[in-house]
Amino acid sequence: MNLFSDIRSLVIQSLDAMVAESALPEGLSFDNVAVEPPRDAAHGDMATNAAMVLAKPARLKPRDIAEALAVKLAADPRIDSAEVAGPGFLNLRLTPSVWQGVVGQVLQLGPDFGRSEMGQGVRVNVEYVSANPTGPLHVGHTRGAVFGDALASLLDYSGHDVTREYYINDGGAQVDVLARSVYLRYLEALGQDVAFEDGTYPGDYLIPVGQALAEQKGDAWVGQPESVWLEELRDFATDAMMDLIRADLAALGVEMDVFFSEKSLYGTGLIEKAIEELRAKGLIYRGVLEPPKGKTPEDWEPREQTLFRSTAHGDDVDRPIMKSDGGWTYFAPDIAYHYDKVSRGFDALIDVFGADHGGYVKRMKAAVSALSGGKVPLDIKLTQLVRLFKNGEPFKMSKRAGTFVTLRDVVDQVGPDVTRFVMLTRKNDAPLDFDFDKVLEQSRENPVFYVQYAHARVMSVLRRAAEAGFATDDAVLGAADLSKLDHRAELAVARKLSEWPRLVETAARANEPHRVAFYLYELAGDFHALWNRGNDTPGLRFVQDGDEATSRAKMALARAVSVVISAGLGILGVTPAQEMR
RNA sequence: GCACCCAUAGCUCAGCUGGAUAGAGUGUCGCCCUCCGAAGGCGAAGGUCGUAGGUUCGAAUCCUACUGGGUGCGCCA
Repeated sequence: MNLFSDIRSLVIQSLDAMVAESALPEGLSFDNVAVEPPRDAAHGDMATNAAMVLAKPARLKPRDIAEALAVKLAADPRIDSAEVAGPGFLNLRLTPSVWQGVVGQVLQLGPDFGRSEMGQGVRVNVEYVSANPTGPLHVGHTRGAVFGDALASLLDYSGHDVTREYYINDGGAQVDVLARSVYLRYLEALGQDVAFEDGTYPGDYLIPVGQALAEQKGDAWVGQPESVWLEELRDFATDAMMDLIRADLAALGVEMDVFFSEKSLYGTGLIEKAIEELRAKGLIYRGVLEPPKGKTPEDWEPREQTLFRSTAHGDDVDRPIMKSDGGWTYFAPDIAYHYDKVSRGFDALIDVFGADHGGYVKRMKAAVSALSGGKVPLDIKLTQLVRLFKNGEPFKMSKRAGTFVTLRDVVDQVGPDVTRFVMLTRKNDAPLDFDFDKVLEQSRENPVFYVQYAHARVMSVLRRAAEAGFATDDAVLGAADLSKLDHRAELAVARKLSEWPRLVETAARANEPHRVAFYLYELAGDFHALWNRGNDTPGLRFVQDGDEATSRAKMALARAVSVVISAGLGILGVTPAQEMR
């Protein structure tokens, strides 16, 4: 299924044979032996570093090992040639039938070509978005949502058992602020003049919430103190906000498996239990923290607090878990939440945060490390800022309080597919420029268009071939005589297709879905290049009039490209285009 | 002050968990676009991979120290 691991197995087999023949000493580790595509295609199809990795432990010259290995490898029918190059690289050329076989495999396996068992069913929890339930999602959340969702899909595709989860911060003081803001909108809905002071959310999105409340309650809460309405209104408001957020996510095509409420942790003893767990390990104590150097707050005074000894697990300073009034800090329920995730049996945790939460990474890792006894790894991916542009100019919404660029603003303008793809054209830890005009441009500069165009071109070829009376279904194309794909340009595309399964695995290992987007751009580039050559060389066109056998083989290649593009876009959550307009 | 992230072609960025002469788009320059599947195509120039050390067969990649930019830093989540 993965050509590179197949060839690597062949290399290992040959090395084993060399050991058996005493050409290599026994007891060598082959773990570092790699088979990779060479940077420069002129070097061949694949290269292995086996000789260089083994030279030192085997106490042999790399070139001697390489030459002996080359002889063994060349005996395999898949290997066209094996040449020693440079300090001891072994460059392999595969026979055309290998590349032709890749095309057949893609058609046979369809979207599952590239699917991997690498994850071995490991249970991974991916937590992302987790925006406070106090308003609609904005652009920053959008990037986190797209990244987290694509990462989850990528992990699923590479054999992990993935749970997509959203943590609702509905326990803190910001929910009081929300409730009071809704109360003002409630009064407003009943005809009162209200003023939004500092410390309330003035956004328009609360108007309908206030109206709904007015319809439900009538004037029962007018003039009443907070003690009457605050508790109930907290629930009412967060429910309304979560409905809003769910709808935002749906507009982007994001679907969560679990929404986990912070509030649900309170009163259940879960927080206490998690803290006790840490206390039992001697990680909870009363103490006084040093003031931060350089930027000491004006009102700094030493205070004794209940602290978590996060420094025992790699943090820089210990962190407070309890406020002086005896309430928990925000960190305590977060510890309990991650404790809950560990208790639910996940083998690995991933949190996707905005870059402004960077300072939170070490303490969270420390907590999970302590609570799981170091058994459950927590990877925290930070998504950097999104800078918005329109026509090359920085784009800003009006400064009026309460307005910001929302997920809806973006999705309504460019659509979910473009939004998602563009958000993944940069690695997560690099800032991203998003230009409302450029992302819709139809040019090679725009990767979204370029990839979609490649897919649409394939669809268009198949449509026209069908109109001309050719059979174009996958079963027929899959049975094509692929030995007719003998041109270098065609084999180059097949070679690119063969990299897909390997790319999935490396991207998944690094938790970096952007690599999928870049691969698709390259694959589309190779496909467009082949298409363009058809302009000068009619023999390279996909449909050859009057020669159905050759046409089938060429259409099989095109179809294979579309299958892989479609699978890749599927991971990114983007719908492949059937035609361009 | 400390921590984390970043620094690669004029510009925007890749670089596959250490591999060969560091890649792409864009921009610049040259050629092609009467017929053909040109929302273009072919080619060229363009780099001390922030600086200085170190690790080793081998470093853009790992380590250390600097320089420059971003983010964060005790009862806000």
